[in-house]
Amino acid sequence: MARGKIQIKRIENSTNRQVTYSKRRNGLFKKANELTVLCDAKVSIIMFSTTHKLHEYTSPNTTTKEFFDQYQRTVGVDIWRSHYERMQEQLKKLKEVNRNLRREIRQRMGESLNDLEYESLCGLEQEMESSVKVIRDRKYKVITNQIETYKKKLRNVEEIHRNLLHEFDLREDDPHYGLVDNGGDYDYVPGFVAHGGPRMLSLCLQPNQTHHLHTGGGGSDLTTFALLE
Amino acid sequence: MARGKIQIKRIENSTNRQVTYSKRRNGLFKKANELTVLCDAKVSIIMFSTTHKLHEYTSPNTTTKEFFDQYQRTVGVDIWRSHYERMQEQLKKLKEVNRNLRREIRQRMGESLNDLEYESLCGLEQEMESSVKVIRDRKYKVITNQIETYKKKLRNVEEIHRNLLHEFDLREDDPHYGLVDNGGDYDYVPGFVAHGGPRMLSLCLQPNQTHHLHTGGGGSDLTTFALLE
DNA sequence: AACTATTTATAAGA
DNA sequence: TTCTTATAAATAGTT
Repeated sequence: MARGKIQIKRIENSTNRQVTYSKRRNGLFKKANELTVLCDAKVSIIMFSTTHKLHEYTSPNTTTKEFFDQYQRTVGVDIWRSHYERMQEQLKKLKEVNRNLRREIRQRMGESLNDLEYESLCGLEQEMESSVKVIRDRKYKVITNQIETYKKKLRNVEEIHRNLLHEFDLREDDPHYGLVDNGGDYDYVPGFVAHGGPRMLSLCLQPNQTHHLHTGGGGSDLTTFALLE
Repeated sequence: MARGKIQIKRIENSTNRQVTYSKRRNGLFKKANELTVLCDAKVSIIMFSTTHKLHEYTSPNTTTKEFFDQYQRTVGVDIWRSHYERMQEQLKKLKEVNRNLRREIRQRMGESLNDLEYESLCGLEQEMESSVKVIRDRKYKVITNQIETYKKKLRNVEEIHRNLLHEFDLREDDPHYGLVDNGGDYDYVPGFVAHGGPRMLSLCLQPNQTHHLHTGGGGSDLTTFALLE
């Protein structure tokens, strides 16, 4: 607005932009103050620069918080309050649902049965019997799968074992091989290998077994319901 | 600032003040908008006139509420935000707990068993078996109590019946009583009462029976867990 | 931060 | 409220 008209569009030169921001901010605040005095009004200006720096003007004898409050009173309570009340409502509902869920679990654990009359008890008993059946089936299936897996591994190890025996037999025929092996860490004795097979096998299987039987997720699932309230 | 300089002090003429308020307000908003565009900043102006009328300007693509939020975050005043975030946190936790509760119930219903490995399945099966036992015991106790109650009522009614019979026997000996009863609504025949007893009894018990066997609260308990989310 | 040519805002009047 | 316009004020570019 001086020394040449300018287009109202983003100033690309960062330094220029910063300078203009500063100058015009002062201009704006000055105007706001004049308006306050001349027209006996209350003005609040909040500005954030590109760099998220905060600048504010507030008419004398008032605060930004008062503006927040009055703004809400004027616009209608619906800025946060509704939001906030909806959250509270949701919380209440969730807690209620939670209570019911917990009661149901207690009933399925044989507690708090006094609230149930005969017919509900019958229904619950039947339902649980059939659920136990499903769980038992699943249990059998899991254990069967596990046994199958172990059988396969056993066959595998036995195969390897056979191959090793075979190879050692071949080497035994060659006296040179036998001498080298006796001096090393292998400590090779034909009888030991034959009977040590099963022990080696169990040592070999240990890591896989623990991997299958850990109780991490499942175990805690059944107790997490005591977390809140 | 035109046609003569003015003092920056309250304009006493009400109409003038009103006009100036309107003009300068537009000027201020225009400047704010230019600042927004030129300097890539965010500006929020809130004004209250003498008459408490609200006027506001907000940079495009933002809202006054966002200014409130960001203002508080920047200044660090935790007026509501903390409150509000705590609620959100609580909601999240409750939902999580709810999810776990639901999963536990599903597992107790024989669903979602794939997450459980053999040992958890064994535990669950055992636990449910013992719970079914408790429920069955409770069921027997409830039905036993009910039978006891009915027996008592039966004895009671039989007692009343005996008394009535006795009274009627007495009246039968007095011919005056007998005539009056035969003409009334009672339609008294000794043999009918004797065999009609059980029928009367069942009619009499009906209301108490329904009162004991309604499925109101208990039935819905077992299904409420599908309410939210 | 200061200067200043110029643009912009606006007070007063219609 | 809007238009007009003389004039005050703001400010872009420069130093």
